[in-house]
Amino acid sequence: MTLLDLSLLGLLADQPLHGYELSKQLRELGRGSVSYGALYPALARLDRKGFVTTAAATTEPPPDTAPMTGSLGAEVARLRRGTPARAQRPTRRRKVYTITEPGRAYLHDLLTRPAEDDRTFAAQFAAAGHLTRTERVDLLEHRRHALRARLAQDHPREADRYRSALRDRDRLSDEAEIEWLDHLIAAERDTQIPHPVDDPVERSPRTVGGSVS
Amino acid sequence: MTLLDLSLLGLLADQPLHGYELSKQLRELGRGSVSYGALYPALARLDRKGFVTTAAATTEPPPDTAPMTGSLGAEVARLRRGTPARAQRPTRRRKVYTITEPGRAYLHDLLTRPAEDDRTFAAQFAAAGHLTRTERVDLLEHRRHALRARLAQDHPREADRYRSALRDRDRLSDEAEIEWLDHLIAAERDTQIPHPVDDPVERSPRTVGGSVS
DNA sequence: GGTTACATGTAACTAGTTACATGATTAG
DNA sequence: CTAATCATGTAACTAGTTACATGTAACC
Repeated sequence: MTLLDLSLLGLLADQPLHGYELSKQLRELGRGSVSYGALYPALARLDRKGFVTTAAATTEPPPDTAPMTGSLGAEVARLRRGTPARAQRPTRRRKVYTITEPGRAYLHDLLTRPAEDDRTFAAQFAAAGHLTRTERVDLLEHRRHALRARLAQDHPREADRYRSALRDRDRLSDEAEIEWLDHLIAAERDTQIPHPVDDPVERSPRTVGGSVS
Repeated sequence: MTLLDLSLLGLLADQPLHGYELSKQLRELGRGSVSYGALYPALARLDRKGFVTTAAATTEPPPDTAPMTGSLGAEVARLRRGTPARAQRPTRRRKVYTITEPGRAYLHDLLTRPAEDDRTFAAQFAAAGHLTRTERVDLLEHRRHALRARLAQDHPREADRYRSALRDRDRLSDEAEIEWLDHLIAAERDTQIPHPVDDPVERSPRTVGGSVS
């Protein structure tokens, strides 16, 4: 569940979103999709714990980045046609979730917690924009270390053709990812050569004086 | 659970094994390990359903292939030292599981069932030695098709640096696997050029006159 | 007027983890 | 004799799926 929490908070740290939209973004981000039977209970849990706040979005769509972000174009079109949207139709539609300060703190904790699992790393890296550069380098180096360790363990050589081929694939895949990591780590070190001064957060997360629940 | 069933039966189709040994082989085969809290209940279930039979291995170790296969060397050493092993010590130790004919039929079903999931493919391919060459080629081609489909879907280009890098990694990984599949498929076609006569099973799975469910 | 996509949720079930409990055998 | 590893299992809990239930809005 920490994995779902992580993915959800990672997306909400960028901008407020509603459940259905979160589901879509998770689907295209990672492999496979979250079932609604997992998603909505998870969001309710995050709400209860105070990591997010909810608001019904009958009229105001969440402040969008681009005018055609997913399903959010609908309201725009309706407004253009002059159809009354905020009118006396209560239509309890979308519920928009906004991350809170405790939520950001929890996210930070989940992002800096070392993980051996492949999927957890992917989820962490997807939200790496919410880490400082040094934290991000730590994340990448920890991953590289984990992959090296996985490659290092000597398996008794496989008698079966297919099992041995499968191991080849896994080894190749891990080696390729280490190379990918090396490039990323190098890129992190290159951007803004750190004078003794370290880490001026390069992606400010939207709010300045955020209110806490 | 079908995944565990598949992995377990795949190993047992090679030779009878006990739970602990199965656990070890699974650990070195795929990534990560099965917990005993999942393993033993699964074996009990397979037993109840008649897919495996059990026998207490107080004296006779399962007919081994090599004299030093894993923990099985222990009995050999003891026999050499003349220590009485089968003696009046009931020592309810290892429980050896042997696959049955219904079990093989079930395994065959699990192996030929098309799967989109990455881990299911890995488990299927690990037991590919128990398929005919044509079935195996089907398995590989289905996987290739699934990967191509995954690559084909156009994602709206990612604004975030890290998410976009993550997608690169996934794409590279899928492309590398397709190449790997191509080699394997070519190799399958090369071995024993099929005259009009197709599929003389090159790895007979222990029995000759197998019954079909 | 029907199909598709949007949107949120619940209930029953399935699968798996962690922690516990127990004990045998082997190597130093 | 003691630690590590072998070996099997159970109970409580956690996480997730599938199927159901309901309704709106957009497109053709």
